[in-house]
Amino acid sequence: MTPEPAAGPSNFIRDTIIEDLNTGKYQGRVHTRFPPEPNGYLHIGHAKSICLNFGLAQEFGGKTNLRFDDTNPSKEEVEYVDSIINDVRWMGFDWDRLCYASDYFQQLYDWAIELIQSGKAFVCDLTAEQIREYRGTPSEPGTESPYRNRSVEENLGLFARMKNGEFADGARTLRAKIDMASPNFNLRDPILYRILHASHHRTRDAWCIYPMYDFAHGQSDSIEHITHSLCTLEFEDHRPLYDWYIEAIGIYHPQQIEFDRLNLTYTLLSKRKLLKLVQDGLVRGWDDPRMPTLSGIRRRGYPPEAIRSFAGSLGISKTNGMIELGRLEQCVRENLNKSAPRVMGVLRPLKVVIDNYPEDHVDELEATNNPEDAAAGTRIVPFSKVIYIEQEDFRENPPKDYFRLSPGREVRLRYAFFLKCIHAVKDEAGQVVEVHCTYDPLTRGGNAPDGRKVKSTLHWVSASHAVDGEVRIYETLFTKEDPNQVEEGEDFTVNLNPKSLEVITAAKLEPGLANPPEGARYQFERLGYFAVDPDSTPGKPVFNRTVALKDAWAKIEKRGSQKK
RNA sequence: UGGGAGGUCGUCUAACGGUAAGACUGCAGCCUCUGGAGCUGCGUAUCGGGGUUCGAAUCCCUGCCUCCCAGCCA
Repeated sequence: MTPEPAAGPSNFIRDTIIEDLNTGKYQGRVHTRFPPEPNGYLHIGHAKSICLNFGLAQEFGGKTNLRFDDTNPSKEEVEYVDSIINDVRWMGFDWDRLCYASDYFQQLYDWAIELIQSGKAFVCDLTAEQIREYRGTPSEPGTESPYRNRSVEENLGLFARMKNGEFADGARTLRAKIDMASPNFNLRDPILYRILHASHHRTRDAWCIYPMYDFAHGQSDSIEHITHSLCTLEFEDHRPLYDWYIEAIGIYHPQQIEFDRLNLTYTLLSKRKLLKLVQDGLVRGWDDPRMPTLSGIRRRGYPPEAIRSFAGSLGISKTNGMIELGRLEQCVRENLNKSAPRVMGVLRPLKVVIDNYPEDHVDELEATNNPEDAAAGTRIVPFSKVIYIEQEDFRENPPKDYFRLSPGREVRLRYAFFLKCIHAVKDEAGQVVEVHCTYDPLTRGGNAPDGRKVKSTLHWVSASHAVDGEVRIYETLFTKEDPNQVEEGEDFTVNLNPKSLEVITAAKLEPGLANPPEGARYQFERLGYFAVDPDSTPGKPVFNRTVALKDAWAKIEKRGSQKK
């Protein structure tokens, strides 16, 4: 029912599951979960985790829960919950159960009381600052809280009063009694509960104390009988704490396995920083097509299949690597090459007058919709005396290896005729504003009966039939491979790419593109893949360039200019 | 300076004591009604130093480097 993620190479997590299946460690069960905090939108890094968790369960006939780790009401909102649900579905996955850590608040509270009763937790009156001081440093052990040895009764009473709202935010905490001298900070009497008089998006005002993530996460996995709790590397240090809680409470023990988080060049994958971009208006919103969010790349036109294939091609390891953005883009091209219908659109129009073409005549030419997919069929595109071609497809003085149109040279117009340039018309500033050509009627359809060849084929649009459209061209949001690389005192916003968005308001598109369905993806021949933006209005489509086609000429030209 | 986790082509991943392999990128070429797609070929790597072994990316010792941890965030 849910699609198969692209099969990638095996990895140590998959190997572990196979091993556990062979030894019967979980009676043949595989149950994973994807546990986001609803404090922001999902991004491409989450897609890796989604594909891993859902993909592994699918492969071994297991289940996956979608669970919201919503233990901090001050940062979480239903808007985020809704977007995450939508994004996971869009990725093509369905969950066994939709869960919330907040569903377990009562259970967690009861367990906290058990820990107090067994002398393993205490109410601490230290302020946040004092707790930090008492915690010690990497080289020095911490100091035990003076409140550490309160009686069980006193702790029980105080904790009940915390729950009843008798104290202000931050006045007291419930802490585990572990080891202030542990080299692992997570075990230096960590906080279980803090007082937060905040309304929760699901439990409303039922609680004014909330469990810390660390006190909720492992037990949530336990409650859901998760077998393999996959998480990223930074939680490796927390595993001993989760184990301590689960052992102290005496409940089912899932196995946590940590893997490397996705890092992409020219991309920021930090919810905090993405939130800043949105809040400071540096992008249009969470779904700005330059954002690495799933909603952003969806709007940009990335198909979920391409993201799945990208995720599947990624290795799962424990090394902190940096994946080249080009790999993601290549997955998008591969997918769209097979699926996207071809159309013609001219981004920067140059008027071409065909001197020997009859004044009011129109040729209806047949064009292939997708050379990679015969079933996509053909369509008719109109041709007339005045057409537009791309400005960059004409050079009055062509450089070496430039095959396109120039005075005296003949090229082919895609699916139409051979076209020969006679002369260019310039304005006062010396800019070419119009090109006069002749065409060869015998080459209708694109081939010459006499067998002569041309070195180049150009896309074009008939001027009188053209639809005006807006096209948004995107470059990377940041100029540096690592956007976090900044000088002292600067932040990542200095690396924002001023050219990340270029809006072309008067592109000329073939007539079939007047009212395309929102989200539809096309290949504009020779240019790239483009997706219909929701900003489109009837008769005035707006396209986002999803990704450009590989451009061999751009590469040659760039190399040439570098030599100089 | 404490703890945890890592270090294999430019990038990512494999090789689990027995010929260092694949993908992406790059380069060269073929093909082409998209300078797209496709096809062919080429190139570059085991962090350093010691050991064990017939044989080490793999095991041992040692040094170096990178990432994470001192939120009442997750």
